Amino acid sequence: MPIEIPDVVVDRLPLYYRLLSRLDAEGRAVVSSQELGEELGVTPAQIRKDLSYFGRFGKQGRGYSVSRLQEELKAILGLDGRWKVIVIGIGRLGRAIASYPGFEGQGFDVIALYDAAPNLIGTEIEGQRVRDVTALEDDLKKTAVDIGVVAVPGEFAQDVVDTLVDAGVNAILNYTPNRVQTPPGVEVRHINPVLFLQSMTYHLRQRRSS
Amino acid sequence: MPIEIPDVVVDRLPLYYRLLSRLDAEGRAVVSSQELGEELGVTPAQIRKDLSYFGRFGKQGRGYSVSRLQEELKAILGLDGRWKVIVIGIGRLGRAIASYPGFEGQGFDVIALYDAAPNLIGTEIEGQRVRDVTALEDDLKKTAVDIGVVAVPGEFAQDVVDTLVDAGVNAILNYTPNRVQTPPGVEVRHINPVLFLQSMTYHLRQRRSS
DNA sequence: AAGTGTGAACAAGTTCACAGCC
DNA sequence: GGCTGTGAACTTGTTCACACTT
Repeated sequence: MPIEIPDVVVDRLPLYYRLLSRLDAEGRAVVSSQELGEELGVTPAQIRKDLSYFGRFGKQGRGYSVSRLQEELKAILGLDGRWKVIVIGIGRLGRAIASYPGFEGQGFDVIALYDAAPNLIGTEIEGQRVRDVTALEDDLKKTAVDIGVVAVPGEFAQDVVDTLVDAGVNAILNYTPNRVQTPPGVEVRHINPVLFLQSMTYHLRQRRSS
Repeated sequence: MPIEIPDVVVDRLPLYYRLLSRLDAEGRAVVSSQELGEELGVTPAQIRKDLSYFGRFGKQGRGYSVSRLQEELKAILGLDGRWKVIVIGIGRLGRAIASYPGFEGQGFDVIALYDAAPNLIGTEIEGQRVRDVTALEDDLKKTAVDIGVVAVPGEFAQDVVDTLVDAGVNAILNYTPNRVQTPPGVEVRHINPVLFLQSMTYHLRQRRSS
């Protein structure tokens, strides 16, 4: 039916959505692909083409209604509902994630925290009681979860992900430096700052020797 | 002179480097592009082509020497020296970053922390005294820094980045959700988990309605 | 026999350029 | 007149397939 939409396109939509939210908050009513592109460092043609995969949201000669386009993207991205998120691994990083203010406001509810450390289990963090990770499997049978955020030590990442996937969690945000294997259909995103640093040092080195 | 190397290729090198480090630690002496590819979910041809931009590191009929290739990549990526990193914004996230164990081991030295909060300035975090962000500009004149990690509240991101760039910092790792503008030649990487979540929900929504 | 290195073929993604509409 | 929507042209990136080396 609808032609297949490239992943790169989908990955840019949240960027557009975020900018539109800002413009809306600033009271802007209409915006052109030109302006959107300037703000985001993307060509106007790219933006028009991307949006055209999903519909015809603009008006020739005028541009896009900010609020209309924002609503459209919200629906396309599935942000018109709420999503249940759990965080596994409540070390320094996990704690920062669990308390990240950007989630709630965007429709993501952190509904549970898990860890393996006895001295953490049962304590309260950001208004959430930390649960024993060994209870994860049973918990998932009782309560469906949409997204699992993994912030355990790297060597446990695959185990945790397997548990999540077996229980039907189809989206994983992996903060560990280990890549994880998942069956097709499961969405995985890796956040590894070291990889970014290492590609930047390549470029720093280049420019130094020119 | 040497043909221009695509950014996508450079971005994959750290991935290869990381896997080779692991294989080396496991005592593997030789590895084929086939194996590397399986482990990383990349085609063997891709890996061979990527490496061929930089030299001929393999031996036909045998594969690649793990330690040799690791050393080559280390040199290519500039990981044979040490890089000076500072972190600006020592909230929960900044603290997690400052204490992230993956940096030191890979040649990245966090040499200073900055914040604007009076109750934080002067306190010690991870063995580092937190400095007043208003001292940043002067500090940079005295001590060159390679990479700035920005973890301040979003509205201050551009200001901090401007200060860094004006002082000659050419690599920025931006943890705030705000995109920042930089002159050409400055490397910027954005880490925004919300964008990942939002592209994943698109796919979750798709699969649900099929 | 096995596996690299690489030009050539192919696929994916981006930009152009312009008809069509407001 | 101004800006969208989109096929076509182009550019970039990936995979193929095989000559060549060990």
